[in-house]
Amino acid sequence: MILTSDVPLDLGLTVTSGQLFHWTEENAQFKIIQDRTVLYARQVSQIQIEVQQAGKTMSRSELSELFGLNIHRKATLKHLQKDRFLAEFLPTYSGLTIMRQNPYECLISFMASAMSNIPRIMRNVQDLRAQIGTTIKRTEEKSFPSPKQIVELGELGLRKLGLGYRARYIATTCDRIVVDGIRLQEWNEKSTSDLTNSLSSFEGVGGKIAECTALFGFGRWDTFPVDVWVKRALNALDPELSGMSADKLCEWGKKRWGQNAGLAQQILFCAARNNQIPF
DNA sequence: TTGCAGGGGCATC
DNA sequence: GATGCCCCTGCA
Repeated sequence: MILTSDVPLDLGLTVTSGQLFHWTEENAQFKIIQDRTVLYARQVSQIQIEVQQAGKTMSRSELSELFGLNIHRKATLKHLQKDRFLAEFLPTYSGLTIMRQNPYECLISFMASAMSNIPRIMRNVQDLRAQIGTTIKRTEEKSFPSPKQIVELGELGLRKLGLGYRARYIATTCDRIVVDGIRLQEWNEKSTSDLTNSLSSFEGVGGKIAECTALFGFGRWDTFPVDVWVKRALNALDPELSGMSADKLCEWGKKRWGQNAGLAQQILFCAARNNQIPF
């Protein structure tokens, strides 16, 4: 299946930009696992990607949403190009978009990300799949373990996988999801502020992880997760921001960029990590 | 070998 | 709001 974007899209940049942890790459083809679907995606032109799938079949509109192509990116980019903080980075990052992940997998992945690093996070989620995931039908891949499977593994099992102090938070969160019968998909109905508040009610989920989950798992482009990289980037771009806490910067970013704050954040994050912003 | 920071969050003051 | 602690890894 061929998916087409309204403006140039950079699949590799998007997948490797730190928003998604469940992927591998081989010869410019990205294997991405979400829920019970295994996707093989390849860039075929500036505005097109080719996607093959195995396991549970996703519709064209679901795939379009997953790759962040259902958003009117043309208007978003036009808006961000006028911004004095972002203009210089747009030529490099205009192909970047925000993918829409499975909310539960996204939540647990970002819980695992606290005070960690990307290679380690990717290994953690891969180990979780390999050890307790369920084989996805008609493939050799394993799905991300369900809350019940994680509860059965337990805090100790999570610690053995190298999750460290995050193990207790993840185990407790999965236990609450099972016991209370929480269906995160239904949280789609919530307003963005209700959603982030609800997500923060899980132990181990503060503002940053709640914003990340709302952005990458619920498609809320009006969020602005502030981590150490975004904080550094903003401090460097405007010394007046250097005294602000992460919470304040989060509010500041949402006010400044509104419906496009999420993409603005991802651009700043990538630029900072790629040493394009001298600190 | 040791030291340190890495996409935070929470309790305590 | 500031500080210390939480665990574990990778890298200097």
